[in-house]
Amino acid sequence: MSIKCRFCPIRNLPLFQPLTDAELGFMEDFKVGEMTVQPDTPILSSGAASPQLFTALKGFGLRYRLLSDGRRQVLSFVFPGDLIGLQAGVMNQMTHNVESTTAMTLCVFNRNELWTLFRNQPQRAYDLTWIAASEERFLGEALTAIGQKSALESVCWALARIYRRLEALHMDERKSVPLPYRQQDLADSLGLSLVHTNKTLAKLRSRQIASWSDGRLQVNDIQALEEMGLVDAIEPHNRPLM
Amino acid sequence: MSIKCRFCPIRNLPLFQPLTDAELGFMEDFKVGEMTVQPDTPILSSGAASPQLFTALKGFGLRYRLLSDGRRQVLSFVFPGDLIGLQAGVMNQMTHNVESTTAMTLCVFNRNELWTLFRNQPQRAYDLTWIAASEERFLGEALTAIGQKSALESVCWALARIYRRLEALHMDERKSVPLPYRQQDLADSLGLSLVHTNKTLAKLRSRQIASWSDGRLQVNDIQALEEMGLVDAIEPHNRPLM
DNA sequence: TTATCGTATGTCACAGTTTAATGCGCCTCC
DNA sequence: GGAGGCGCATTAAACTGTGACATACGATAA
Repeated sequence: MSIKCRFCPIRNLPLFQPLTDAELGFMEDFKVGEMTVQPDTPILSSGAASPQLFTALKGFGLRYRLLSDGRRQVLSFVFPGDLIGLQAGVMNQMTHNVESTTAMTLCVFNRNELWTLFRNQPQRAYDLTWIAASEERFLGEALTAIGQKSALESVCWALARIYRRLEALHMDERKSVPLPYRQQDLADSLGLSLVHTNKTLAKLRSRQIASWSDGRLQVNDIQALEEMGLVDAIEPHNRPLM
Repeated sequence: MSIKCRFCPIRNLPLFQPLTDAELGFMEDFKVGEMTVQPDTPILSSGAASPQLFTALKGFGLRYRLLSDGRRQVLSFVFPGDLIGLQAGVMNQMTHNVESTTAMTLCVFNRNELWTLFRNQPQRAYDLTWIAASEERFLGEALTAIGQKSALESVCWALARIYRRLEALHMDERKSVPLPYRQQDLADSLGLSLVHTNKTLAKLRSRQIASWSDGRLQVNDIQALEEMGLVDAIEPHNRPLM
């Protein structure tokens, strides 16, 4: 049984912009259901024109592209509140894949209603464009990390960004956040080998800056981590939730 | 004196979707002017909240991010028809820079009218979201190239994509297209050193697949280039023009 | 109990970087 | 008109950050 949007468990976090009653009403019509998936479930596949978009309510996933020989580039990690499938929704063609890493709960929206949303809810349409621009900005940051930063700088950048995102979701607890991914996933997001990623994480652990084990990331000094990762100061900013 | 949108020199290319009379009328109101810039002129700067968005009508530029120590990541190359500044327009904050490489002519749009566009022109709002999703998709491709491909594969990918984009703009002539950038620009877009980029281009020249000199790129065998660059087959698809 | 998966570590190889030098074309100044 | 400087492309040699390979260990599932 679907949760009504007004009872959404995450929408009242300060991270997310509030919605008007009219917007809430529209979203409740736009939402066609809820879906729970097990770990390692494909959610969207490259080449497929999916009829649905999703918002992640609970759980973790990732977006990735594959080369013909099996090499995998992880584009980003999916956390609660993230919209999934906008590219397919708007362009009618996916070029990347999305899959769950843990069990996930997803709100399901019907792509056929997207045009209705653009016609009747300009603020929500603006929010969708904002989300697309935000994802573009993140990919620009990732491109800069992979293209210009050393392995240590890149790993620090990635862990700092992950920590801050989960902190904004109030998932932090005593300077640690859940991080249920494998080291290969982080390696594939930064264009590094698994072995080198492991060694770089060991270096951070030995310097007591950050340690990742048993599905949790402990960050002792987020400022140091951000400085080592050359993370740009980003103004705190709330974001739309679909 | 500004060109009226209905007399836009590039809008009738098959690459671009046609506009209705109402949309044309709206765009002519949305457009506040035209701007010509000299080579090496900053158009948008990181951190600045620009009051304007632009469409490139003529000329070439690039988008890039800088690290604090001066390292530069070129995010993408700007060609005619490209929208500039959507991120700033929607998110009210740029995190990258845009600058001209050659003299450019730009259509200028007023950011204050963006909300009017969303309220009154849902099809144009949809087009903006499409453009944002398209740029996100391109950055995903670039991330995959830099993160997973060898230097030779990356250079082939980049040159093949550049050739196809300019071909779609009907700027090709006897298997060559204009490419008025420096080798350092290509190197900074692929996260490679200048020397290694030069050697890789020499390898392509010696194999008679592609050669880049005197501001032009000659591609003798685009299929071979695409294959070496592991370029995904992309369905021909026209795109909106702002 | 055995097999599999993920993490950890040591060693060696190499793709790409860094440094330095050269050549060419263009532009400015005398 | 010629000299000098600058920017860009090219190349060689030395260097290194990262990849490849191999092995071991602990946890978990069959």
